[in-house]
Amino acid sequence: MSFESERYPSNFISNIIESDLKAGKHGGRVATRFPPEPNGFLHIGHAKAICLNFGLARDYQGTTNLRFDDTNPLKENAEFMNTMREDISWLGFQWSQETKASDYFEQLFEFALDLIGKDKAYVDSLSAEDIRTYRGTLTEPGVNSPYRDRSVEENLQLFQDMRAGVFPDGAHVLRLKIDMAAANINMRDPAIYRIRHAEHHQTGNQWCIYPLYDYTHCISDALEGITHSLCDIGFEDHRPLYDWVLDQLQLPVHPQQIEFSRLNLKYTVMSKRKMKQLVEQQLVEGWDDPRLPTLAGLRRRGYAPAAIRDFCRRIGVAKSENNVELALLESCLRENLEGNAPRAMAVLDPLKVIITNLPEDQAETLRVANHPKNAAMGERSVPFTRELYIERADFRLEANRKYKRLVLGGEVRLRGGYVIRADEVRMDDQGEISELHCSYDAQTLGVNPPGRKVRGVIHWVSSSNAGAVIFRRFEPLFSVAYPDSGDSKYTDLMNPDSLTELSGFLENWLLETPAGSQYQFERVGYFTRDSKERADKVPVFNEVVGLRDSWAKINTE
RNA sequence: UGGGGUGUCGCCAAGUUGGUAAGGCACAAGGUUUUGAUCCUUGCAUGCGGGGGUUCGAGUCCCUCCACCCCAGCCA
Repeated sequence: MSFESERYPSNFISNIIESDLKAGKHGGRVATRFPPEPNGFLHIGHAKAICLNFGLARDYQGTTNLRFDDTNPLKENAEFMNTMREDISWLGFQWSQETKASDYFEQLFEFALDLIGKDKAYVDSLSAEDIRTYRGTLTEPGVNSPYRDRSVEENLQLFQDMRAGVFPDGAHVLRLKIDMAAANINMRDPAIYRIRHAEHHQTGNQWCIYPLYDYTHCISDALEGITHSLCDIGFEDHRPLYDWVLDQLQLPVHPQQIEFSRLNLKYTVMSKRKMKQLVEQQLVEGWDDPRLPTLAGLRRRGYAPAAIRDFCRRIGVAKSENNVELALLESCLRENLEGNAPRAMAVLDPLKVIITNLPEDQAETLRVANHPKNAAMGERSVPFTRELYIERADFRLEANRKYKRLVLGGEVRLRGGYVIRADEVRMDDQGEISELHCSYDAQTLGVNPPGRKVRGVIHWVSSSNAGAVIFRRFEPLFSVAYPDSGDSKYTDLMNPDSLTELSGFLENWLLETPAGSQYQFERVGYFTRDSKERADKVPVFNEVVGLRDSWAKINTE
């Protein structure tokens, strides 16, 4: 994919950037940042933000920092920082600088002192509950804390003592002095520092007071010279606070916060909290379960980074609520895989076939193209032998004209090989078809038989090179489009068929294939070797996405 | 009953100063095809939440309704 083709289509943020550039704002500089809190796994919703921040910066020759927003030591740890770096790199982006909010703790403290000195912040000694009560409600104004008028000197002393560890958790809090009657609740003297005698994964026990998001984020942005600070639409009514803080302080730049709506994907959940529950209640295998929209899960599922980037570009950027269909994601995947994935054959639900007119000791080696349109992908050898496997669904005792596969007495072509005719069916004790006896037409390799039309082509695997594996096919994790809404608990709405395991065969050279490289199993879908090994060592192949299947539509009509 | 947002095709989403509704996905119908895949062609909003108004002309301006989303963490 070329650089230019990944460029973002016109959107309200690129419009802002362009008019800023035109106006010479920030000296024509564009600087963004991606600021995850290291408290969980990144998912495809984050991918939207990552692609936007890095993509827009790239489109305008700007820079993007990776900043860990680590102001809450109780919820965060350094492990998550590692997986986040891996996920972002895997997605295909390189950050200009890696920073942490904790890098700025000392400066943040100094700025707080400055605010106290300007009588713009004060130490409040109300309990958490009282603060909530004093805050008022959505429709009623709040009332001033009795501690709001402490002297600058007293505030300074108290705040220094807070840092010094004189007080227990919750004893005091540093608040901005704005307006308790503000219609915007965020402006009713928000807390900006709390006491937490907790060890921080970066700063150890250096601090026992930690700054809060609203205070930290804007200053961190400004300190880094960020020009456009993109964030979730949920922060829209925090913007006045973002601007207020920066307006009080001497900082090199005043970044513009721009909010865009988060990604919602149908048939799945996008919140870290809910995914965490699925993992903890073992409703999925783990954070990298291929059914989860985490980047780790998508990677294990076999999604290519370029396909995810393409998806993020195609969903666009706006401020309206959105619920993107899975079909769009799948379309991006197929488009990416169609040209890149070498073809192979695999039989997921095998039915044994005996080619009765082929002697047991005869093995012919067929040469089959690895891609129908790209000769550069070469070809491979596929043995054609007396015993082989075809897909159970590719044979019927009888069927109507719409069915283009094998029926008793009918003909079909083996992909890359000969035309065969089904002569006889063997049943087992349960009345299940256990074996098919067929004969092949030796005159049909590479040519159509004279006078007859063979309508169908089916895939197959010779038992002489059949590797036994487990195929995993996936369906959406939830059986309803909006598991988050409605009366039912989302865990009750999980799709019982989200995972199907099948035991079958594939061309055995695929056994040597590494996790993460995708192949198209012809007529079935795209698959990749699973990165996790099973206890019984049986290889597992995950389905990335199925092929479009117009027969399935006809068949269910 | 406060504040902040959003409403353009089934799902996303363009639509710079008003000039006569992009594109993608999905869907439908044909064609090609040793993958019922791919590919190709064609179709798919007299209308932009509703109603008024301004204008020669409005998705774009004004008025007015309506619907939906977010906000009362010492989380981010």
